[in-house]
Amino acid sequence: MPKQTFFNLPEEKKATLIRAARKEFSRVPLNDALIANIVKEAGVSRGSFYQYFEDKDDLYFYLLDKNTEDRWAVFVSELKKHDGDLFAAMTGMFYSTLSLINEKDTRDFYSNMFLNMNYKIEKTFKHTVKLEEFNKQMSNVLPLIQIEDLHAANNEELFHMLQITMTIMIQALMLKFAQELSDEEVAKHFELQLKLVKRGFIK
Amino acid sequence: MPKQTFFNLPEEKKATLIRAARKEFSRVPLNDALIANIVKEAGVSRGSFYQYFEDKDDLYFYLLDKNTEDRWAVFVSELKKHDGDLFAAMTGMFYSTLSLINEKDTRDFYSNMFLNMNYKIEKTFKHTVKLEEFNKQMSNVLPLIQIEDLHAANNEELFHMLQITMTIMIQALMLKFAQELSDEEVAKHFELQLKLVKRGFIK
DNA sequence: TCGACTATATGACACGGTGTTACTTATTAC
DNA sequence: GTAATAAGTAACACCGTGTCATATAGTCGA
Repeated sequence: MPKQTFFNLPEEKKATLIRAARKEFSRVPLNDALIANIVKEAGVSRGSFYQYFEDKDDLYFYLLDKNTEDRWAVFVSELKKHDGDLFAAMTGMFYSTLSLINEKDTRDFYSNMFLNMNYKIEKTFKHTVKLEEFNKQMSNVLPLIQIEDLHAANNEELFHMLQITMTIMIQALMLKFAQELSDEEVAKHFELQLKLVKRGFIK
Repeated sequence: MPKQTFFNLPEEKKATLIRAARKEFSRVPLNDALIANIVKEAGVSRGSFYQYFEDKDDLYFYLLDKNTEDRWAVFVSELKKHDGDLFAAMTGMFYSTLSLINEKDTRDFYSNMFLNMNYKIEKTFKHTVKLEEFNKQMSNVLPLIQIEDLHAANNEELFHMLQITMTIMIQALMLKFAQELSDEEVAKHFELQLKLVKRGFIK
């Protein structure tokens, strides 16, 4: 998390910093990003940077979290839209993410993210966690899911189904960037894999 | 790929280099590994390193490839052992990998690998690839799989089933290191997820 | 046995990025 | 208005990278 000093900054300065960081993290993945470029672009001194953030990672994960925290909201809204159909909701989330990715000023950022997605990044992106925390987090979502349609004996199995479908989605998006697939190709890939697991999730 | 110069080296010197590299990549993940440490440990000059390898990544992926190329062989042998049962074979491969991971002198290397697994590493580890290449690579394996048991209409669906089960395995192993799970916990996780997708893969 | 060519080995070096620190400037509070 | 606290800065020490000029060893035809 950024330091308090950062949050105390006037909105405009914060925005400038964030814009500069996004630009750098769009240019290259986290490991290759240079603090030097960010401070230059934002027009602040190097010393200031370290008064706002612990290091590069601190800033990156703050950004990532900001940019993905609404993924969960999308999922919930899709779930409502499709009367609790888990697969329809995940599909909706997939296409929503796909179009987000295609926006000119987000594409490179996501490209670098997906191609260098490790456990920590995946965890942040999934915005989800251990089984113990799952029930708490999901308390307002669980009732939305049409569990009668699912071959899930309990919450634990439901949790794993969510994990698997989420992973299928992420893997598909990774593939898009890795092999520069078209939306159609990656959608076909995603829908097929979803269909395959679905056959088993459905009673 | 390492340069020819490296392959021309006497076996013993190659082994020393590899041992030194493994040590460094066990200490820290790829990004934090220092060439300085490797050359120091191996007792060669910095200049020599660059005559053997393009850079750090070159050496790392060579090592990784060497260490994972027998994963495929394990899979094939498991497939034979279980009369073509895809799930039994994958489970066998899982436990085989698990015990490999638990060996004292491989654990840290794999820990760093799994926790920093990005697309390129995953691809190398999976030792598998695009659909087009799949049929060629699998030509000697496909006949082994009891496809009658599977709910797969064609090779493409079979390919995706393999991808999904492989991913489930990898994710489980990642989780082991990330949350420091016991073998029992991670096995439970893996087996449950496999069970869930299995319900659908089986006619 | 020589010399010439080729392969291998080396450490010094220029370059560039990081994170810190001593110091300056701005803001707040009384 | 001054003291205390917060924010901003540039210079610096440190360290790792990749390269290069040079040295050494090995090979082979004459």
